Amino acid sequence: MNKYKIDDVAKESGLTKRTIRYYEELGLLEAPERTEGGMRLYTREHIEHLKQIVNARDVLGFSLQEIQDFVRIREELEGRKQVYGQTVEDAQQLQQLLEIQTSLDAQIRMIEQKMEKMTEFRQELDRIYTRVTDGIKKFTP
Amino acid sequence: MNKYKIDDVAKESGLTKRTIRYYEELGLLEAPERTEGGMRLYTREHIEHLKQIVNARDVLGFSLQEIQDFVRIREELEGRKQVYGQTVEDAQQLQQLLEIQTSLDAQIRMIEQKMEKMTEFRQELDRIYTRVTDGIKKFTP
DNA sequence: TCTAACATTAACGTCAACGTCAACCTTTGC
DNA sequence: GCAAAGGTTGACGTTGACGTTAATGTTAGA
Repeated sequence: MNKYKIDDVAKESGLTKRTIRYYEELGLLEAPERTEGGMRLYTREHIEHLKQIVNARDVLGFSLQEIQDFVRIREELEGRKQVYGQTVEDAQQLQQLLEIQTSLDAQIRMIEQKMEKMTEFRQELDRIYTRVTDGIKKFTP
Repeated sequence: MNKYKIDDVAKESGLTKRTIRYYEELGLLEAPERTEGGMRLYTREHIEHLKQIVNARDVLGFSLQEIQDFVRIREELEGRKQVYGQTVEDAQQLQQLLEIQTSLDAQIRMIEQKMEKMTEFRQELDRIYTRVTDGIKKFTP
C-alpha cells in the first residue's frame, strides 16, 4: 500500500504525531487526503517533505517561520504548473518567476554564509583537538 | 580603557543587556569582574566569546544547552592550565584529556554531518534555481 | 555635590514549539 | 459484531529564550 497513517509517518520521520499535525496546522505540511471517517492518509511525498523540514530545522537551525518561507517558494512553483493550461498573462507569470528568483537568491546567499561560518567553527574545533592530542602525547611517550 | 560596561558590550555584540546577563546566569559567559558598587566590567575576551556564542546560536542553530557543552570543553582546557603549578596526578590529567578528546570527537562528527546536510540543501536550492531561470528564459528570448 | 543616565536584582510576561490530557469517533482483528 | 487499538479535535500545560517593568542603587559630568 502507498498510503500511510499518521503513526507510520511518525515512526519514519522521527516526529511525534502531535508535531506532524502541528506542522499541517501551520501550513508547513500539505494537508493529506482523509478517509470517510476523517483519518489522515499520507503519501510518500509527505514523508519526504517532512524529512526535509526536519533537516532544515535541526541542521540549519531554521525556525518554522523560515521554513515556511522556503515551502512557499516550492508551492508557488507547483502552483504555476497547475495554472499552465489557463491563459495566465505572460507578464504576470514572468513577474512571479522573477520574485521567486530574488527569494532564492537570498536563501542561497544565506546558506553560503552559514557554510562559511561553519567551516570557521570546524577549524576552531580542529585547533583545539590538536592541542588536546598534543597534551595527551606528553603523558604517553 | 580596556574595560567595557554592559551597554558597550550590548552594542558591539548585537545582544540586549538582558540576554548578556542571562547568558552569564546560564554559565555560558564567564562572570566578569565587578566594580565596588557591583557594576559588571567586561574585557575584550568576553566580547569575543559572546560573538562566538551568537555565531553558534544563529549560524549553527545550536541551542544554548549545546553551546554550553562546547563552552565546558573550553573551560576544562583553561582549568587544566591553572592547576599546572600544583601537582595534579598525571593519571588524572590524562584521564581528563581523554574525556575532552572524546567530547571533541563527537562535536566534530556532528559538525561534519551538519555540513553534509547543508550541502544537500544547497544542491536542492540550486536545482530549483535552475528551473526558475529556465522558466524565465522562455519569457525573455 | 547633585542629578540625569545607566546598572542591578527580582519577578512576572511572552512567544514559539510542541507535550499532554480529555472526550469522542474509526478501524481492525478475532 | 465487538472490544482494543489507534485516530480526531480542542484546550490547557510546559520549556527555552528572552522582554519588560519595578524598585533601588551607582556613576559620571556640569
